[in-house]
Amino acid sequence: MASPARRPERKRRDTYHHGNLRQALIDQAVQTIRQHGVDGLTLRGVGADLRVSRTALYRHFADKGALLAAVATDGFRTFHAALAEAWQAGGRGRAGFEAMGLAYVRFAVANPSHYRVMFGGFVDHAGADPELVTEADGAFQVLVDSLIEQQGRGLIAGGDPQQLALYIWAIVHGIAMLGIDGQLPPQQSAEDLTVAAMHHIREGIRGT
Amino acid sequence: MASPARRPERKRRDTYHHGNLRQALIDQAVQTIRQHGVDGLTLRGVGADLRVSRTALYRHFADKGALLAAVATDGFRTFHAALAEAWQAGGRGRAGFEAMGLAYVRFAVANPSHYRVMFGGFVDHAGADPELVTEADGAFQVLVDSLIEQQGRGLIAGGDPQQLALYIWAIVHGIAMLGIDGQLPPQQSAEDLTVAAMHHIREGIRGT
DNA sequence: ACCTGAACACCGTTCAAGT
DNA sequence: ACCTGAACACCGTTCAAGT
Repeated sequence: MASPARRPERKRRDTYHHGNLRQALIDQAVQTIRQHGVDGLTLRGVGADLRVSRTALYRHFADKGALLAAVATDGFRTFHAALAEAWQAGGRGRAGFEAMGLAYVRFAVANPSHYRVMFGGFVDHAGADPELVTEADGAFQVLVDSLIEQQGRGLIAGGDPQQLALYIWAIVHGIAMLGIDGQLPPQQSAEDLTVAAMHHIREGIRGT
Repeated sequence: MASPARRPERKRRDTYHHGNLRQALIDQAVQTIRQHGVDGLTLRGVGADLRVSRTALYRHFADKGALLAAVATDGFRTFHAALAEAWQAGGRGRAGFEAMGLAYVRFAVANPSHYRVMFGGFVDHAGADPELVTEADGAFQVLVDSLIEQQGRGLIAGGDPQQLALYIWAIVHGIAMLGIDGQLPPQQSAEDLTVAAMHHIREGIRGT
């Protein structure tokens, strides 16, 4: 009966009813997995945290997998930015390349559950959400572009940059997963291993 | 009332009641995750498949996590054997080393769900089951030993073999995970990428 | 010892009903 | 349009009871 409120402070309170419940659900899911792991994420719990019905979520996501896909997509955006920033700030050369590798592993170690949702097979990368694929490809492309640029300057050898990128992606991904799973010995942090790896990647390990 | 049966054929039928239900549960769990993925594994389903009560399992495993840990342990045994066999059959040199890398990735691609249970964070490697740790360490040690042997023959450069092993483990682990998750482009199989990787590992990727 | 059925406290998801 | 409560079909796990 009252005329529509114009003051944003007032609208902010029940803003979930006006279109941003979707983002609120994603944010809450991210916070929940950060604190309680992926197993600790329940749709009912997220709803309760946001003081919303258990089923309100289904207005914005088809199912739990769709929410996880959105969480992964959100993660890839941050990830993409972190990699690009490291490469750029490091001077787009050898140092930038090493900084990018470190940034990769640091993101994973700092956000283990989020990283796991992005890469742990909770969402099938092969199909489904086109936005997820776009964001994941975007992050990967930072690496590919950096390789092409380095090849152009003779910093690294020629060869298919896509394949080279997959090789390097696999290395940092592997280090990240081993670190997250606690499979690295105590005296060997994921970051230390990454620094050593960036050297090995460049120089190889062959004998004299 | 009948005298105890001596013929093994007769006893084999209800042998679950005599001590090997534990192994039967593991085998059934392995088969279930192979066919329906880790998400498809339910304790109730495994019980039903073995025509046993839903709760019979708790006589042999503390909970679902303990069953998964046993599945992982079982996997590490097979894995260990496959790596050792490849290294040995390949002549314990460069060819054997490459064969071992291929064997690693092939195991993962051929047994994606089993591999995921071993490495995907379903069981926390850091603690808990000592048998799991033993088997996992055993598989890893095959790689460490191969590096030490190659260093001794000047095939690869010196340096801490443990760290070198972690570096290489991360690479094949990363390739395996990317392959399992369907994150490799169609024209780039996990095995092809592994062959290329084994070359890059040795020679590096630096420019001229 | 080993196994069982009933029961408990959870889930994700559906659906008719409200505003 | 968006949200809700009740209901359904599942889970893992516990427990008193059987043999």
